[in-house]
Amino acid sequence: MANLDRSLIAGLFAFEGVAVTDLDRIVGQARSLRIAKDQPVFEQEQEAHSFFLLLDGHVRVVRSMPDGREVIVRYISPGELMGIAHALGRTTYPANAIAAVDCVALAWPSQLWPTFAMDFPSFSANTYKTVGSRLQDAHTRVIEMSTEQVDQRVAHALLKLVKQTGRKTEEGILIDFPISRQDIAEMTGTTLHTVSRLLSAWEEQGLVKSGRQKVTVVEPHRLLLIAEGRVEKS
Amino acid sequence: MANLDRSLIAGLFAFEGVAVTDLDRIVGQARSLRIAKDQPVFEQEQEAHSFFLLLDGHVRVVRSMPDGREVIVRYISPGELMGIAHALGRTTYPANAIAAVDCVALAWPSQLWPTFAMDFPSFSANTYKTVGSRLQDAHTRVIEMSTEQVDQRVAHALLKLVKQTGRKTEEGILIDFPISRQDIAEMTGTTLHTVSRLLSAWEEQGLVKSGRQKVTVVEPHRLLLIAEGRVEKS
DNA sequence: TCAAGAGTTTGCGCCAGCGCAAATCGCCAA
DNA sequence: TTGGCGATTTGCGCTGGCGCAAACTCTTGA
Repeated sequence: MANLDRSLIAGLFAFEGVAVTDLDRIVGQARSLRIAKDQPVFEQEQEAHSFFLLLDGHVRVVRSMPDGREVIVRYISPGELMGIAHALGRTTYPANAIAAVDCVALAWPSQLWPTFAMDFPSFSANTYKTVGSRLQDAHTRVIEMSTEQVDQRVAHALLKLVKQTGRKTEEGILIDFPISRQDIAEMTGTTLHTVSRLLSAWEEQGLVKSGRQKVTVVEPHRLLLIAEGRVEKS
Repeated sequence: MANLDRSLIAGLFAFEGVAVTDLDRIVGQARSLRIAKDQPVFEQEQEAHSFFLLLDGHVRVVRSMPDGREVIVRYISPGELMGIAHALGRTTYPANAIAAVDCVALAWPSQLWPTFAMDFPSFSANTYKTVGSRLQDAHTRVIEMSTEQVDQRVAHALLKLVKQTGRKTEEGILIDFPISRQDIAEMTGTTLHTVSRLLSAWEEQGLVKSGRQKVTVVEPHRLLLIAEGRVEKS
């Protein structure tokens, strides 16, 4: 195992308030791994042997239904924990996690979780804070699905991605990993056809620029108006 | 304060694995309260001063949007915790909780949470298990909203309620608290009109019997077929 | 007993968005 | 450079379910 260093994780939200010597102890028990694009980090129903911290890249968390339909639960960005099934009393992963691009992550055996929780209370508190905000997000999504039109949901999804992973370019803010119309459809409960139509219309109005697996938001503010339903469709 | 006794909470999932003497200590710090039908237990955005355990009755957890739309997040049954914002690092409640019928609950000041978590690790582990399964539920709901037709969603919602709170009667399984068409609509992201039409149709086919704020499921099995989309609509 | 209000049912018209299908485009490998 | 595959675009027709409106029916309180 190459030399893992506390500087990898110092400053991340999950480790806020953890003593420096403890960071060393934590990193010392991790192994690092690379995941190639489109390869799974972990799989739904699989025994939850490890939990992970994403260091670099982006991971798509997908829940699949018995009948084959798939829904994207969320995207994980660098610095976030994933696969923390054990912290929630589960022994299997609840979803598939697929690398959206080549990724680097740290992994710890799940059986370390109870020890970590005991020895590093800040770490465990931060983790539960994360879980709490994911629960919020999930509820927010239920509400969006319940009450909003497709164009609002797609606009919200793009804005969320921009906020989470946007990279400034001279054309606007680029979503920093390959994302297809199909992916956006699976995030918003619609079809790739409808997403394509919406993006085309928005491109015509200068709100976004998009290409193959690529979306750039040019005018976030006007997109927000659509997301909030304060715009009459033309 | 009337004599609170450990027998109130012994045997509940949240307190599994907690020593009997600890149960006494826990109950000793609780106050009990009654909430009249349609009165709030706690309110969205309000300072989260307490967390609660429902002893009797049913509580509706509702998230409201700035624009006035409302979505029912879940129903709480006797024995369940609610308002555990602090365990998730929040200082305010994320939703409104309204008594669906006259209720009895125990309440603890939120500042006890860290102590409880420290002193009664089984209790805290059970709580996080609950949070974990609520997160699962929320994701399941997102998926249902994304991929299912209205009739499937309503059928699923009824089956969930039946499983959670069903009481056997000679006509079938009764959902054991007053629930309106509007409530079901807010659980499934549709309108009371559509719910009414569906229930009427199902009543005609003998699947359910329903009246004012009352639903009895007569044939759960056939309802499940609808929920799973294995039935052609007539 | 009666009136008022809350909850429910039902008819009707409409349209957002899906399903299907076909064409086109862009990228990569050979 | 070319072929092939995956991603995207776009047209067209259809329909599930919503919005609106009106009538009806319990339940409750005076």
